[in-house]
Amino acid sequence: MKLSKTYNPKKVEDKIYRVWEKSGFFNPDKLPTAKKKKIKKFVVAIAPPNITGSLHMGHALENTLVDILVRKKRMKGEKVLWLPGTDHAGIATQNVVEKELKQQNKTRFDLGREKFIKKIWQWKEKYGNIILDQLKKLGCSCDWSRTRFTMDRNYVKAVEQAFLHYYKKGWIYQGKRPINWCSRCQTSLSDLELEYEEKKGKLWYIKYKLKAQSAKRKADYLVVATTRPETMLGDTAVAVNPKDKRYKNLIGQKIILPIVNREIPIVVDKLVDPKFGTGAVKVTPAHDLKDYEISINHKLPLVQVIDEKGKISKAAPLSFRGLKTLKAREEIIKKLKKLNLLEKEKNHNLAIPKCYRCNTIVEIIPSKQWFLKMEKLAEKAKNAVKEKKVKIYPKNFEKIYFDWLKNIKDWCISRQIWWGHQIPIWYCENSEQKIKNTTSKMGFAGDVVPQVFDNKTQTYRLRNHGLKVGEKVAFENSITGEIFGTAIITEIQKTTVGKIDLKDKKHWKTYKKLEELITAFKRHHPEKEVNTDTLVWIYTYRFESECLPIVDDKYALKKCPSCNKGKLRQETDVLDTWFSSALWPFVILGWPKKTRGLKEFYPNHFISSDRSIVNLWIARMIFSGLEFMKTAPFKTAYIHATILTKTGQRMSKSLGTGIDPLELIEKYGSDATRFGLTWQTTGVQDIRFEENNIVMGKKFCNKIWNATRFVLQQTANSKLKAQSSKLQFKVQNLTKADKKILKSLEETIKSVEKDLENFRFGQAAQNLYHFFWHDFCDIYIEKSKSQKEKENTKKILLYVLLTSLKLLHPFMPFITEEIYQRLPLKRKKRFLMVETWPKL
RNA sequence: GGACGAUUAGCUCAGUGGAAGAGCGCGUCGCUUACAUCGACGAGGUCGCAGGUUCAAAUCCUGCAUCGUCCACCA
Repeated sequence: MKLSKTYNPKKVEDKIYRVWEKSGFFNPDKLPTAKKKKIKKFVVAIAPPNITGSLHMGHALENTLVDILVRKKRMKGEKVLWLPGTDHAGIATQNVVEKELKQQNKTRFDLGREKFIKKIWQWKEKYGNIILDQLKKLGCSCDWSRTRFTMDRNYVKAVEQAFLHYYKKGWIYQGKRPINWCSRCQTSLSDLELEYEEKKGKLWYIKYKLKAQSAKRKADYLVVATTRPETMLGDTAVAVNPKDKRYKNLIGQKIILPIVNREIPIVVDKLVDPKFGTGAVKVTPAHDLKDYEISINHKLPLVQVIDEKGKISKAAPLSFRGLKTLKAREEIIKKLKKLNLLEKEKNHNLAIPKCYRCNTIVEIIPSKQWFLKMEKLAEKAKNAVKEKKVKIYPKNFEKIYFDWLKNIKDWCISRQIWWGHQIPIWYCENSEQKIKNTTSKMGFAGDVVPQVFDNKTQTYRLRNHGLKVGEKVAFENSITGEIFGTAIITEIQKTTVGKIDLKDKKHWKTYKKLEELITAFKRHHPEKEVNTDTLVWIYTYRFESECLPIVDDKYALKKCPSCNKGKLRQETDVLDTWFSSALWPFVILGWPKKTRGLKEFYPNHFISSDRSIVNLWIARMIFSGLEFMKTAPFKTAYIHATILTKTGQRMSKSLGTGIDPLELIEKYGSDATRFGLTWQTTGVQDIRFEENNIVMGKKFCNKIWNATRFVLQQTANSKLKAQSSKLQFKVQNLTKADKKILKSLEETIKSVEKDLENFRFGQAAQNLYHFFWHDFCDIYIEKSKSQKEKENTKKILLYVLLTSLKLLHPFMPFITEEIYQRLPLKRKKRFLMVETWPKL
């Protein structure tokens, strides 16, 4: 068959991909060398793209580079497995489907959880595999027969197993803490899921009046500086640094919180930076992590003034309730000015945390969440890299990795969304109902009842609350959420605690929320003084279910195994997406079952990812692998470059700066796109994307095509047939040009090998390009036209072409395969994909 | 505030102690047994700035400037 004058990728690529798929060689078990006993393996797990995703430049680069390595290893005769799949991507996917619903003027709440999840599954079936098809377009040689999804049936079971494992170890606990909260997504977010936006803001200097005037001090107030005045509504102290001489004699004194008129203490804490602002800091434990720490050190109460919707809560004075935080800020400033309590304001730059999925400002609010203890896991992860069991390439990312692990906090693994792995904890409904009945009798919603702690006697007192002797209660610290004890009630005391008279039951019924207790008391007893000496610490106690939560395979039981009556209800929170992604390298091989795949292909050898998920994903895979498999999940984690626009901007759909790799493939062909991208991968820095490089790739394809046409013309009517990959030519008759091209080829083989071993993809591509275009085409082919030893020259032409095709195949698989199929080779034809990699 | 990286031709980038390189772009000539998506030849850079080490510095050291990334802070 004659070759057309120019190379047309459209006629070739899809056809070739189908043939490859049919060959079965993407599956390591079907490789020609599969049955050899001692065979090197090369296993890579894909970084599973989100089901919402469509292929972007990052994916294209990442998977091209992996495919280069994978194809090269396959040609070297190794047993190669590239495991593909997709990630359910909790919030991202939920958002996409919610947006779709919004067009019909519906929210997920209109549908309800079950129907909404069903809808997402439908969406997933329809669109979820698009990105995998796009990877095929790119030429990725994954074993599609092993495709997995992070929420397929067995994956769900695996995640439950992992959770159970941690739970049994006592590493999973529930706690109430200030966490990052997205008021739009209505869920908690981890620190890594925040994006900061630099913004010009203000620092306000606010006067807090001292309760007692001091003779030594001229002013009767203290000035605190804050960037977030609205949180002052939840202040429960003012803190200063112990070394700060300015405030030395104020320590222990009381101060009056403006607007709210709450009396709060002045405490000392070394967490306070004396250089910032005035050195005196307002402490809002509910809405600031550092303040929260201070509150723990000083047993300060926690007043939540911002609710889940990002609005000012009922714990705040009436006039601010229901306002959004920014609006509340304005109002507070206005009011402070009116009261003449605003000393000054200064410009101050700040970084505002935003939800990385929806860009809403993230608030810190206290919330009950599930946590995974990180101490031991972080230790394991650290050691694995320190001991070089895992290499992170390039090495400077190891620093980022260690930095994160060094200061790690426990991992908040619960999310309040619907799409994801529902936390495998089951409660007995019977027991829950019992609690509800009791508490509602007492006038409280839920299972939490205010409890007053007497600071003087350091005891918790049970009041006349309708409980009966013999019933079991659990005590929960409302600040930490920590359950500090359970008790069976043995005695009911009718008593007054502190100065609050709680005997009057009609007051009790109004206390729907814990935070209202003090305010309510003040409202009813304005004449009485609420004194922090007698009453400060307000705790709650909670009824503990008679039946323990179940975290086990036994959940399949229909009835609660404890009481043998109640139905079981599953925890509604779902797990952080990364909890399941962390298990990826071994779950896709069959864990927790002891499968052959797991035995044969774990640990993996290589994984590649974007630099932004080194900690989010890579680090967590490492400790998960060590925890569940006792071995690190891979030997090398390669962090690839980030592709920017030519002007150095981030590529982003919303900014309109993204370039769609599929359009490039359409325009220039897959090989050209791959080659152009690889060409630019000369380092690990950012790549400013230059489309001209893809054009160059296209031209290069054409060059290869035409060089082939020439060689085929020369060899067409000749009896020459290749005997093997090493063609027989007469060594003694070599001309100068022959020798030169053969030597140059040899050097190219060496350098490509070496560059790829060191992940120098761009250099390898450039060397190949230079060799083929200039050494082979410009010089040798031209020279060959006038060489006398015709037969030998033809053999050398064919030999160099064939060898070049092999070297080029990992970079440009389609065109090289297509050409290989047309070469006049005598041997039984296979595929270039499984041809032998050139040896020296 | 801390750490790391970058700064080389018009553009995108290689080059880490021994005569400044590639691709694209640009100029001149050329359809010569594959390729005009091509070939031949060529122009274009005091290698961010200032010091220092060295026989020799784009390369090593110090300082500065600009840009970028990450971490912490952001009361």
